[in-house]
Amino acid sequence: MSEPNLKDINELITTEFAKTVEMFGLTPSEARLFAILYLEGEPMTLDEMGEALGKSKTSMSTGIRSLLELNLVERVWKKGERKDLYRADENLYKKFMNAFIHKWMDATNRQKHSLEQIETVLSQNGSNLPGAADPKEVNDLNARLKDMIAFHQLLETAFKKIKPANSVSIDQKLNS
Amino acid sequence: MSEPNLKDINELITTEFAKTVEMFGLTPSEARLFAILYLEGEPMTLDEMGEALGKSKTSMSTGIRSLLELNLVERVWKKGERKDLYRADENLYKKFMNAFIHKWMDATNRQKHSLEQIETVLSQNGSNLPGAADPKEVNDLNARLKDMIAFHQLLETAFKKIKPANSVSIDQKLNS
DNA sequence: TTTTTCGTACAGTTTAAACTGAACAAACTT
DNA sequence: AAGTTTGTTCAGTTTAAACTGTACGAAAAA
Repeated sequence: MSEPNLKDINELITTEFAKTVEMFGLTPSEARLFAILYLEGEPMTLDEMGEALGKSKTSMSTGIRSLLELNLVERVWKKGERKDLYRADENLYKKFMNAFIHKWMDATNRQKHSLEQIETVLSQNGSNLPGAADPKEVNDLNARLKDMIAFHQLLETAFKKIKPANSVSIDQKLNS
Repeated sequence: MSEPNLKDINELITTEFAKTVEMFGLTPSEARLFAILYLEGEPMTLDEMGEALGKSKTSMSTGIRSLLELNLVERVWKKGERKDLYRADENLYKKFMNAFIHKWMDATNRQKHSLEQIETVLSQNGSNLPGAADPKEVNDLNARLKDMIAFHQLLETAFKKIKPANSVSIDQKLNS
């Protein structure tokens, strides 16, 4: 292999880091945009991002909006600069985890509640349900429901375990 | 709202549960297939799944393969049955977590190693890199790399925290 | 004021994913 | 043996996502 140049190395890092970011549910495009932004360190304009990724400014605009909604990126103000500037926040790790843990916990909780509500309906309307050929069918369904709810409960507990706020601060870990 | 029938309730449960499953990176189709399968409880054939979801058998075949590869579903043998039977495993929760925790940990580890390798290259080829306008540029890049590697380390630690203690064993299967 | 520079909305296009039906091989039934 | 049944491969289609360029409003510059 010939001598690596800086461009190639940046490319490699971006690709690897983007893979990790994708694990959190971001699309490849969003992940790559975030990786570029984080690797750059300095706040970037839409034009710079488009240049770096070889895509249109429109595409960058929508991409950035997604990242903003996820709180993974923030808009930055700079004196004398007309263009919008965005950067991957300094406090990256905590912010990153927080964004997704919370998102997942909220979703899990919401779905758990839905299931519990269904469980209530099912137990109230008890046996006189139209479409139930067999009381056993209702029983089985109830059992499954309970299992699902328990599953959601376990998920919540698991998420809680890795939620930064509960554990030792990430900054402290970094300095250990 | 008029009296709910069993069909509607099943529909609701499936939809809610599928949402949760989607959080783990499954496509909506895969998630729904899994939800149907789990809710049914009994092993199902491809035809039954297709019927339940209103999709072709071909589609079910590919969908089931995905779930099999994720170890979320297993093939079941039944005496006198020619068709393949699949079911969402009894030991669902543990299996589910295991599948994804391992997958994520492996991926994280792989990407961390890649970054560490890049870090090595960067420190060896030190300052004489073509394309580097500024030695500060290389320093900054190095700092970012270290941050990314630390991030991956933290992710690994977090995953480890929620990993079920023991992986799925034959004994568990036998006693289920 | 007019002109330029931004960011975004929108319509249209390109690209990728999901899905289907026909065809086929393997296994089973008769 | 011939005829079914079953799962999967493959080619083609449908559907959804990503992306682009034009157009336009808002804000800054001239």
